[in-house]
Amino acid sequence: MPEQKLKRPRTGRPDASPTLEDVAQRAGVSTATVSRCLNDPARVSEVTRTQVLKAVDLLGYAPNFGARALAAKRTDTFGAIIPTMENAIFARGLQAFQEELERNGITLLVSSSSYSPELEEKQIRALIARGADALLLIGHDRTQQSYDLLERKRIPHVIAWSIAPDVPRTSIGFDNRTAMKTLTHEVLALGHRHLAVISAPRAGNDRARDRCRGVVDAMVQHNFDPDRLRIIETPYSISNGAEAFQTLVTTASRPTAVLCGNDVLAAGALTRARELGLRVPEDISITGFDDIEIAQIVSPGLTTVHVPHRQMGTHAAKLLVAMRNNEYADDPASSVELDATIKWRDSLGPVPETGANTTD
Amino acid sequence: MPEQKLKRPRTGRPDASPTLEDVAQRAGVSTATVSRCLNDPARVSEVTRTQVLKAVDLLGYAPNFGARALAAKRTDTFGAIIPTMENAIFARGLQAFQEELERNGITLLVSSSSYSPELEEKQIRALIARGADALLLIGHDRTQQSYDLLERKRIPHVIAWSIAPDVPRTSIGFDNRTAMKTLTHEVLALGHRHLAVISAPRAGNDRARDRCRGVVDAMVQHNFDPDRLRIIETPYSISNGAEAFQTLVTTASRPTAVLCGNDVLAAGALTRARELGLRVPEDISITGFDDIEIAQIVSPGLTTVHVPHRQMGTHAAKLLVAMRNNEYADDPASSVELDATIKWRDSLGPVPETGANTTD
DNA sequence: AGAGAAAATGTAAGCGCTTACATTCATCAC
DNA sequence: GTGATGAATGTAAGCGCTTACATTTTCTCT
Repeated sequence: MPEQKLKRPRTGRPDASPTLEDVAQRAGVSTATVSRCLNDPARVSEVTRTQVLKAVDLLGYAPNFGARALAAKRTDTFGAIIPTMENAIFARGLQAFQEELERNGITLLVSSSSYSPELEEKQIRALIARGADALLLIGHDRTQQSYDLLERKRIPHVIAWSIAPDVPRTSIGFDNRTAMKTLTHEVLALGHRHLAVISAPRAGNDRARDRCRGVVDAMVQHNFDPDRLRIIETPYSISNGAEAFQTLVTTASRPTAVLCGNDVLAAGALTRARELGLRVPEDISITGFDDIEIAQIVSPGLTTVHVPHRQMGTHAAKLLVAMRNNEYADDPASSVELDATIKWRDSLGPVPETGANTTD
Repeated sequence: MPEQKLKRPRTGRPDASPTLEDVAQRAGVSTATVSRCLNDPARVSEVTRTQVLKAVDLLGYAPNFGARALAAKRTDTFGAIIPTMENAIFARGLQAFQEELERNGITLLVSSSSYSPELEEKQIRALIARGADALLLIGHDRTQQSYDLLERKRIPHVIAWSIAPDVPRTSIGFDNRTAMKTLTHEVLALGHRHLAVISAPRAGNDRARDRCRGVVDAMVQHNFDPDRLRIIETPYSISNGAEAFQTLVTTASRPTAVLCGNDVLAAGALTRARELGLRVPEDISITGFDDIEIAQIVSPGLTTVHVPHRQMGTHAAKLLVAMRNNEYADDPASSVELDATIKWRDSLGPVPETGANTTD
């Protein structure tokens, strides 16, 4: 009986996964050869390769990820932290992001922060511990510690869904502020003087903040007093949008146009308008932001800002891959600004001639 | 100078992450103590603990996940593979799933299979290699190899969004077939005789298949010839729903009720109906399935089947945690069936008295 | 005070993989 | 034939952590 050279005689457990060593033994080669066979097939001769591959197949071998990461110091894993998966815009962008990564042999780890910077910091830590080679983050609002961490560990990362012209960070997105300003200009041009906005909570959410600022920008530019702008903040949901809308229109000085921070809120507003017997846009105008599917199926169709979600995801992935490969390391100059354009549909119209809008 | 006992003198690289050993040294204890301090604080004395924690903080130490998994043979990571993140129903369930896992200190890894069993098999492999302790899967349709793999590696897993009474697998969900059958009964009870369905592609998707079967079941039960049922398959999207609807109503024998396999398809149908000048439900009835937000904001409101998405996610997480902890290992008996109920809104009405529906 | 138990800590052996370096062996120019 | 060359493979040292086991310290009780 030939001397067995088993360091670790396999236990009887049938569920134990086969290891590199098992494969090596089976194929009659060293573990190094098996490893090479799997990671760099060209360096192994034709015959051994088939031998090894056969053994792999037979044993149903799959490399242990942790061990590989430990030894190779590289995981081929990227992470993404989004505020919530329930928001279609992130879901869509993320899907595109993932598809692009897939093409590069990279696995994606996702977690959601529920719009909390503290939670996000925790998630960043977790993702780094898991060996994420690079990270996709949403927006610029986060704790300083988060940034420090990223810096210290030299984790390539890009910030999506928002660009901040003055911040030296690689980001990919569009200018929420300018987009909203442009929309507001249109609203103003249609004669509306009494505006209101329904926004997502602005704390910890620079996109929401920028959008509100955009409205103010436009008003100021037209010499209107921005202090008269009523802003209601409420979390992302149809019913919240509906509630906010109702609050807005049942006050003494009802606005003639309601600008919503996103389509979901706008959809809620639209629904409630109908329930209240208000015609859109004859009696009141409503606008959205994002241009998700919902915007085209509500009636009237929602005039909104179209955001290239999928494009952002794909682009972010490419950028991140390049950064990891050090092709152009962390250069903020590689940031890209995409266009967000107004998508005209029917929910925005001229200000009503007469009606409830008082000009006290 | 006291003898340094540094196995691996730290290189000058400032970006290298501190290791357990660094912390141990700093705190003047052994690595074992640090490890215990982090994983089982009770086993360490108060004073050492604070010392260690201080060192951890100072160094910004975060454990290396791969190494930990390798040594502990446990990752505290669960995986989930969903068909696509773009479908709101999965996104929502997944969010709930994740929240529940979070409460148990478990991290979630997500990937999407694009409705392809082959791709899903690949993802399962990847997730297992990454050390997922347990898996959440959608539906029962997958390759035999996938099941074998799960079996062989003894990976606890639950199947969600679908229950198959006759299959011995732990699953959590509702009975798609019966739910659709119930809905169809209602449609039939309203006098409709000429039905059609717009379904998601049935290959590799047991939910879609079951829903179609449910329609047939009801028809058979009423002694109607199911061969006359027109079924159009088309991928999940609003515009596809619209197209399918148009095809359906422009044929010679137009149906009086169109049952859609999901709300998104139904929303498309509804939109197109409006564009075509067809009144819903006066001229034609349309139903959906899932009861996502979209169903309540379209007009008329969509009569659909309400599915408890979040509940499913939460429950699945609890089940999986229990399974991993061996509380009741893999017992199919622990499957749970949730209720899916009809959500009445306005898109389903009585069959029109007169009209285009021929009874050739 | 001293034995024995319990608590706290240290020692060191892996976990499954990659990879630098060493070894073997066939090939080839001269 | 010989040494140089390079391709193919093997050897073994870790990667950063957990944990069984050994050792030391502290406490408890008579």
